[in-house]
Amino acid sequence: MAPYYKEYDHHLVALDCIIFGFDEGELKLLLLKRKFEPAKGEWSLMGGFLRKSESLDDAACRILNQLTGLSNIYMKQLNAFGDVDRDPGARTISVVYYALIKINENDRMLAEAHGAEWISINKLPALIFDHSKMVEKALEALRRRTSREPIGFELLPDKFTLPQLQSLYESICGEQLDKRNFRKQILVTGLLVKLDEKDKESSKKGAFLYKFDHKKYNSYVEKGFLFQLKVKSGQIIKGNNSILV
Amino acid sequence: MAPYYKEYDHHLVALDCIIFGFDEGELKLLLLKRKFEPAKGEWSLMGGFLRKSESLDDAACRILNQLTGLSNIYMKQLNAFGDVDRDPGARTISVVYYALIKINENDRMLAEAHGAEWISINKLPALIFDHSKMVEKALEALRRRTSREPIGFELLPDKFTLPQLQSLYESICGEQLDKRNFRKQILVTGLLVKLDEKDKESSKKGAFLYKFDHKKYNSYVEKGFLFQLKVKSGQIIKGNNSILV
DNA sequence: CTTTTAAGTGTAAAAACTACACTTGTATTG
DNA sequence: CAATACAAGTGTAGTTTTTACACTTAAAAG
Repeated sequence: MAPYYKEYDHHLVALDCIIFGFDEGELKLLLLKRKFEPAKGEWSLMGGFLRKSESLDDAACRILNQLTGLSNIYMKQLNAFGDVDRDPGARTISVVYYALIKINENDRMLAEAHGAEWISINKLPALIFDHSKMVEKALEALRRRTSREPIGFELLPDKFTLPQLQSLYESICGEQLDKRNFRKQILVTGLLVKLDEKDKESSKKGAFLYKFDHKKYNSYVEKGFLFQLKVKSGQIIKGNNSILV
Repeated sequence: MAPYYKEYDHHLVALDCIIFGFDEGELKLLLLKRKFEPAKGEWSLMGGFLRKSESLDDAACRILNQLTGLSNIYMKQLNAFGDVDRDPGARTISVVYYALIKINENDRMLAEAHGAEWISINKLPALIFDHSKMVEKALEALRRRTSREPIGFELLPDKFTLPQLQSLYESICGEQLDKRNFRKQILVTGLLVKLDEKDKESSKKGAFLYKFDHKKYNSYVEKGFLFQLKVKSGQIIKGNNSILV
């Protein structure tokens, strides 16, 4: 079949998916108890092996779909992990993707049916192999990406309230934000459309629902404009920072 | 040998290195005319195949070392590329790394000896396979990373002048910067040490040499402080941007 | 000694960011 | 039906950061 490169080693290539969701005011991961050896029964990311006939992206989508039934999901490649002994089952290169999904009842049931569970990132159990390292890197990537791409909206339902959105951003960056400053900052982009409906789940008064204006955002992006949300991520180095030196 | 996962497909895994250098006021890539089929003689990144016994990181270093003689280089994994037909020679997954090196005479000779050439990113030839896409992604990653990590210094000699540094940043972000504002911004970090020497290569007056204070930087990082350099990267979305709507 | 060249330097105006406290609407309760 | 409880919603003044901008200096070359 393949005429070249015959003399080189071949490897197993796995895909692992880190699936982020937001629910009950918390950022969560969809985790699974592994169904096969080695490490059967331990907590694990969703994974599978690459086939000859599919691209990495396709494989990641297939695996996500097989294990959750979901498709058309925001998904990005994180990195490849390739330490020699990372998987005791066999030498395996793992290419890791992370996905952002809008959790709803349907998904919750589907996940349960597959033996998967949504677990808060603040209460993660030990994971097999190097999966914890993968999650850590994915969280960093998510935080960085959040500040320059409006990806928060991939984690919320199509209609959401500003308090919900703020709570999501707080979960992602792990810090409290000022309500008024947050609103100002996000509304000034002009990318949120205020609806004539209120959500009354979380307060008597009710909070107005908003939609994200994807069309407008795309037209801005085409014109070369950038989304940017300052998520406080630590103190910047300045020579006269009093704590320093 | 490996007791598990026997039934799954195995794949060739390649590593490709994107090697950035800075010379004559231009950001450059070290490229190679490919020495084997398919696509022999065409411009290509430096690449090689992963061996059973080495990690991805180790393999990337080995390949960089084989082709340039260099070691101890700033190197980061970019991404894995895995389209089915990306390499006509055989189905190959390529894990791409980018490296930043300080070009000096020695390297220039070494590179030539291996048939490699430093080519300005503004004058890149067509590259084989999906290598151009890789370069594009690496450039984006470099730009992003530049704004939150002091990586510019990996591309300059240990002693450098502020005009050199500015020119480097301008090459990376593809935009002119204001001399006074740039100096202010970079000096306020307190991470540059002014030396008692001048470099007279590029002007009669001569420009003072500086060193980057790695030790100080590391101690800042440990304390959780962040480096940040605002490299102008485009206009931010604001609802009242006059050009918009 | 004059010219040329790039290095080096400060400030004022505009924009962005921060901190902060009271009012509103509505469901619930007594 | 009046009182209460609860989260949503709203504006501003002080501070910091960013931006735009032009002349002086040092030294080599002629």
